[in-house]
Amino acid sequence: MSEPRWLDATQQRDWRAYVDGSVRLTEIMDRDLKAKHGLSVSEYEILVRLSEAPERRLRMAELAANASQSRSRLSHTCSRLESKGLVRRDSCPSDKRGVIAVLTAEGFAALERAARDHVETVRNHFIDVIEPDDLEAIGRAFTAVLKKMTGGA
Amino acid sequence: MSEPRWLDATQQRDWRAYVDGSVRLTEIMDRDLKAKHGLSVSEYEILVRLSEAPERRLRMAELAANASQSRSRLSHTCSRLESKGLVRRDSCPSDKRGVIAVLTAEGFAALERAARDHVETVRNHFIDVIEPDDLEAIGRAFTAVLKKMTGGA
DNA sequence: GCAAACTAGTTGAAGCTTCAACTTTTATCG
DNA sequence: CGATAAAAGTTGAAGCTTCAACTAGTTTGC
Repeated sequence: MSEPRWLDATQQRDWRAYVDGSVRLTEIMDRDLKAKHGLSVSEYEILVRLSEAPERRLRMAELAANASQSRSRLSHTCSRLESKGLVRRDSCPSDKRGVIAVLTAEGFAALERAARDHVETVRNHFIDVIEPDDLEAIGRAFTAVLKKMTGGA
Repeated sequence: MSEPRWLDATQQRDWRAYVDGSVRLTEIMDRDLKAKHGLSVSEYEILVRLSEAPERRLRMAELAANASQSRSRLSHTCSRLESKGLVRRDSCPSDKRGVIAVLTAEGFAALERAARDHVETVRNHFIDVIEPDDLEAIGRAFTAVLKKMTGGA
């Protein structure tokens, strides 16, 4: 096997900053949401995606894709949310295999409450700490990353 | 409580791109390292930090801080690495409470092998996908995030 | 119209992380 | 000095994620 194309010093520095920063960032988001609202980040994400869907309902597979979770993980997470009363499962009329996750009124209320605090945390540790130009660069960069992954290319 | 300072459309877009992208990115890194080398990302990180330390040894607390892991998590991870023969635990002469994690020769070899593949994955999905200027912006941004978190301010 | 292949979703076990409790040693300070 | 507090690590249980196996329904192709 040929010699790998190692990162140069600058690339290494930038990559590391990202890795460390993002680990710490998600840790904070998680701790914060859990402490104030008893939700994990992945539960929160599910609620967000559902809240944005038409009629606040989505097929499991689509929800999983939206939230970048595996189907299995979504199943478990959904069960937890269901037992908290934040989500309900309906059966799908057009496909008997299908299951539709529905955000309950209670779930929507919980999300509204959580979002108020969450946005503050996101601002304090991310948005307001970063130069607007750099934030745009981040958006561009990660959009490209996502496109590369999902779009195939 | 006052009305939260919601993100505007652009901020929201950028933040989401980052969240989704980073989730997918770590998932790939993890799957890749695990499949080819039987290492999780957090195990890999431990090996990296140790390999860069003088004499490839570090106090547990320092290692935990370097790798952004909790002490407890490091303890468990270290036990796993130890049972794989990649890390050894020495006692600390100056502080009888202390434990020093040492990278074994085998551990260093495993790291070298893993790093060759890992750098390729990092390039394919991140470095080579992003404009150099945007990469620099990421470095700047996440350095600021880290500074805000650890530096206090 | 039926068998083979595929898709949707769930389940339980195994693995990893988090949390709180605990032991041992060191630092603080009256 | 001696007591109290604080720090270093570990441990086990509980919680979440991953993985592989499974059920059930749908599609394909002959």
